[in-house]
Amino acid sequence: MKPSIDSAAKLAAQEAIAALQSSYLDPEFSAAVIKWQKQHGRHSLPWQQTQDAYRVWLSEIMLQQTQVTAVIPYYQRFLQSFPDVFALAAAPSEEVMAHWAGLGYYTRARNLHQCAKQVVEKYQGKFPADTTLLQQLPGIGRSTAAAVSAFSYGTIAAILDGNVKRVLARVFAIDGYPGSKPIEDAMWLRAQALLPQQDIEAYTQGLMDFGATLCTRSSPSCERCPLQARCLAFAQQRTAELPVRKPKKVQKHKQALMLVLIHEGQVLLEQRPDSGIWGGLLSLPEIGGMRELQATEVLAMTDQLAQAHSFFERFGEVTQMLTLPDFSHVFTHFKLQVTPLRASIATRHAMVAEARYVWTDMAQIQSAALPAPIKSLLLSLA
DNA sequence: TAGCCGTGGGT
DNA sequence: TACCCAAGGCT
Repeated sequence: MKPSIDSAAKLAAQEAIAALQSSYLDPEFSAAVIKWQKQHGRHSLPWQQTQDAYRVWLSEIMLQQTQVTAVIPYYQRFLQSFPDVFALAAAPSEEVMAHWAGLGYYTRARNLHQCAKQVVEKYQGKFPADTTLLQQLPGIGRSTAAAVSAFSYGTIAAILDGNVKRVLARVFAIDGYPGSKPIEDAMWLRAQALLPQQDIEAYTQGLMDFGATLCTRSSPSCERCPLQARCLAFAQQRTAELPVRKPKKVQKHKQALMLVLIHEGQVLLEQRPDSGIWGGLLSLPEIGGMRELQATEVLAMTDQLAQAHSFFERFGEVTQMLTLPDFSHVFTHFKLQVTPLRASIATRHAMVAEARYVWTDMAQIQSAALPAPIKSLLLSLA
C-alpha cells in the first residue's frame, strides 16, 4: 500500500509542526513560573485546596470569560444548593438557571446541567481524567479540559486562556491578534511545548495568577517579573502594544419596548427561548423583539403603543399606560436601548393559554432567573 | 472561520 | 462616554 500524495503531504506537515514545537522547548520557563507561583501566587481562592473534580469543574466553567471577584459569590451559592454532581444532575433546570442568573453567558448554565447529567449517567458521577473524554462533555473545551484534569488528577496538559495568551504574546513577542485562528494555533504549540514534567498544578495556576496579577493588560509590573530577562516585549519596549488588540467593528444599536404589567404584587414575565440573547431566562414581554436601529428608520411609536395596548388587554382591562425612563444595556456585540412601558389593569383575566407567560411575585424577583438589567429594573419598582 | 453569547471592572 | 476585555465554547 503506497501512501497517497495527500497523506504524504499531511505527514510532512506533521513533522514540520513537531520540529517547530520542539524548537519551542524551554524548561526554564516553566521552572520560573512554578517557583514564582509557590512564593507569590494565589493559594486561598474558594476552589483551591481541593482536588474534587466537581468543584474544580464548576469553578472552571464559571470562570470562563468571567473574573474571579464576580464568580466567588455564585460559586458559594451554587455549592450550597448543589453540593455534588448528583445533586446538580437531579435539580430542575429552572433552579439551575435561577442560580446562574446575573453571571452571563447562559449557555454555560444549560451545558453545565447537561454535563452533570452525563457525568452521572456515563461515569457514575466521577469526572474522567482523560482530557479527550472531558472535551466530549458539553461546555468543556480544550483549555477547560486541561485545567480540570490538571487540578483534579495532575494530568500534564496545556491551558490557553486570556492570561496565557497575554504572557506568551509578550514573552515571545508574538504579533497578530490572539483571537485569530493562525495566532491561536501557534500559541497552542507554544503552550504545549512549554509544559513542565511535574508540578503541573503550580504551573497551571501560576500562569493564570501571573497574567492576572503581574503581566496585566495595562501597566504590567515588569520590575517584579521573574521572566523580565527573557521577555522579548520588555526588551523591545512593546509591552503596551502586545498582545495585539482585537480589531474593532462598528457597534450595532438595537431598541426594544418592554412591557411592565404589575397587578396585586405580581409581575408578568415571559420565558425566553433557549437560543439567543438571555437564552432560557425569564424576562419582560417585548413588542417586536430587539430591533436594530436603522439611521433612516423613524420608530413607529404609535403603532408599537397600539400593539402594547392590545397585548396588555389580553391580561386585563387596561386603566393606565405610561412609559418609564429609558435605559441602555451594553452586550458584547450590540447596545440595547430599552423603553419600559408600564400598564395598570383593573381586573385580571383568566390566564392566557400560553405557558411562556408567568405571573411572578414581586417578592421573588431577587431569586428569579432574570437578566441583570431586568432584575435591577424590577427591584427599583418594588 | 468568525460571529455569537453577559456582565462588571478598568482606563 | 466609549472602549477593551476577562480562568472560552459552540456553531
